[in-house]
Amino acid sequence: MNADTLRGHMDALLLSVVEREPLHGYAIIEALRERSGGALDVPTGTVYPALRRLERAGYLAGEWAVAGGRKRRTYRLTDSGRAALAGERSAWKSFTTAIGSVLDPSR
Amino acid sequence: MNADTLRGHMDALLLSVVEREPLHGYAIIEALRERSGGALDVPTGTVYPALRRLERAGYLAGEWAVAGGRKRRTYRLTDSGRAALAGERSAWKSFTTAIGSVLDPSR
DNA sequence: GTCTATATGTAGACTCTCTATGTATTGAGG
DNA sequence: CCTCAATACATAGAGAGTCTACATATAGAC
Repeated sequence: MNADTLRGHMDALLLSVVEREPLHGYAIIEALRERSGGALDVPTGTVYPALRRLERAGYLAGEWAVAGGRKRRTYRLTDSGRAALAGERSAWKSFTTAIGSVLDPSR
Repeated sequence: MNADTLRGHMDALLLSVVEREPLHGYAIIEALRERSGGALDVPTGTVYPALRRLERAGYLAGEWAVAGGRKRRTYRLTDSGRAALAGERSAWKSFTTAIGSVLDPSR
């Protein structure tokens, strides 16, 4: 999965993956890999800054915790983030429809 | 349609739109708008440099022409570009599958 | 004569993602 | 004990593509 291909869709992915339950950065990376069947292997240098950005935007709420002697920052989806996620899902649909209609080889 | 959302998919769009018949930049912009039902309105500052880039890459072959007193640079899909387009289409499928599986609200 | 549509192009800003690097703890294997 | 892999977070700097804004020019309509 190319770098630029993913661009602009990272927010939706991150918000979506913490929808059910709060997760910390490392777990988010694993969740993305698993859910995508291995297609998405996002480096830490992408995820951690992105999580901070989404926290600053008010879509995620981060909290420090300790598990097994290791410090973790766990991110929870806020109400505002839930609304943003809905918007991202809707935008994703429009996006795939638009690109798909151009890419369709039968026209 | 957000700027970053489109990123990395412009090549596929441009190659796809000149697949059937060669087109010049301005016509390509119109074709993208029409085919996408108005969703894609790509500015000239994006398209013209991108066409040059694809020409440098060998995917498009550009040629100057004059129509109605106006100069046009018409781009034709090369064999190499045709192959690239096939790759882009395949990548698009994988991409939508991967993102879709993460975004799916039912999991 | 002015305005719109047609047609191409560049400069510079913007911002996200990546690579590379750094730190630190835990637990397994030898 | 020591080393290595896995876990966990983070930043600096590079890179690249898309955008805004601007510049130029012709044709045709009004």
